[in-house]
Amino acid sequence: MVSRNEHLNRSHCPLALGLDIVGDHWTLLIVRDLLFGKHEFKEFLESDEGISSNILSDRLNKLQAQAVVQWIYHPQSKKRKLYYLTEKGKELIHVVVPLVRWSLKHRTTQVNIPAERAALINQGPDTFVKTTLHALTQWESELGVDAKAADSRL
Amino acid sequence: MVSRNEHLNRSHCPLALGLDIVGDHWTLLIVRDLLFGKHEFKEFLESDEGISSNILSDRLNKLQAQAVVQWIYHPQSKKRKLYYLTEKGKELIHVVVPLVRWSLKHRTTQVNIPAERAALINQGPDTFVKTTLHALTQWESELGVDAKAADSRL
DNA sequence: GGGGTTAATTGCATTATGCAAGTGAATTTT
DNA sequence: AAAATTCACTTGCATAATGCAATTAACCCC
Repeated sequence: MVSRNEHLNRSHCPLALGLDIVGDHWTLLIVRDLLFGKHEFKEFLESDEGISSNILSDRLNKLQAQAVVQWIYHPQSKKRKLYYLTEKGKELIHVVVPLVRWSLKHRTTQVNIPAERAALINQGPDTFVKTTLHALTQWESELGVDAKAADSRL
Repeated sequence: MVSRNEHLNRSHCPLALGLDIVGDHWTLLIVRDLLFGKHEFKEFLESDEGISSNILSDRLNKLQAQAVVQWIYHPQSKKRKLYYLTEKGKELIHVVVPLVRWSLKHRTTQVNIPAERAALINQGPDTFVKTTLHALTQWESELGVDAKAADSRL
C-alpha cells in the first residue's frame, strides 16, 4: 500500500489535521463522486479525472481508516463493493461546495459541469447541499445502510 | 524550483481546478497564516507546522502565479518582503473555515488553538470571517496596499 | 470449467518532499 | 569600513509518493 506520512512535526491545528485527511489531489474528488451518487471502484476509475487504480485503492483505504467512507457488498454480487459516505464523510460537502464556488468565481480557464448539476447550483448553495444529501439518504434507505453506524471493521 | 504537475489528464471540474491550487499539505496552512496576520517568510517558517524553506518558497511562488498572494518590500528594509493575500486569496477563508469546523467536529485527537482565536470562533463563523478579514483590510490601509489591484509582475 | 468482471496489487520510472547546508544581498554591529 | 548577522531563498541528496502498465485473485455467468 502506498503510505502517506502524516507528518509527525505537524502542529495540532485543526486545519492541519483536516489537511492530513483531505489535503491532496485526489481525496476530495473521490468524495465528490460519492456525494454525487457514484458507489463502485470502477465508477471512480472511469470518472473524467483519470485516477489510477493504485491511488484510488490507497485513498479508499485511507478514507475508511478515517471513518469517512464505508462499504457493503453489492446485493447481487459478492465481487462488487458499494462504497458510501458516513455522516462524517457527507459533511465534507460543506468544504467541497465552498471550494467549487471559489473556483468558479476565480477561474481563468473553461469549466465543464453537467447541465443538471449546474441548474441545481444556480438554485443556491443551501438548496444544492440539501438536495444532494437527500439523494444519498434515499440511496441508503433503499440499500438498508446506516451511515451513522460505527464501522465494526475499524 | 520544485515543480508540481497540474495533471494534464484533469477534467474541467471546478473542484479539480481548485484542488490544483490548494490541494496539497501546505498551501492552505500558508494561507491560514496570511489570514491571521503573518506576512514574512521567516514567520511562516517559524509557525508550528515545521514547513521547510524550499517547500515554502515553492508554494509562495505558486500562490503568486495563481494571483492568490502578492508582496511588497518592508517599508523599513529592502531585504524583507511582506506577503499578503489578494481578494482572491482572502476569499479562501470560506474554504478554510468549513474545513476547520469539520475537523473540530470530527477530530479524534487533541487540538490546540490560540485562546484568542478560540474565543473568536465561538462567536460563530460569520463573525469570525468578518473580524479576520477586517484585520487584513486594516493592515492593508496601514501599509498602503491594494489587494484588489492586479499584480504588474504577473 | 472457460471467459469475462471487478477490485485490487505489483513493478518500475518519474516526480515531489524533507532535511541540512550553502549563497548572496541587505542591514546591523563593532 | 570591515565583520558579523539577518533574511529570503537555493542546492544537493536521500526518501517517499505518484503515474502507468501489466498482472492477480476472487467471483459470476454460462
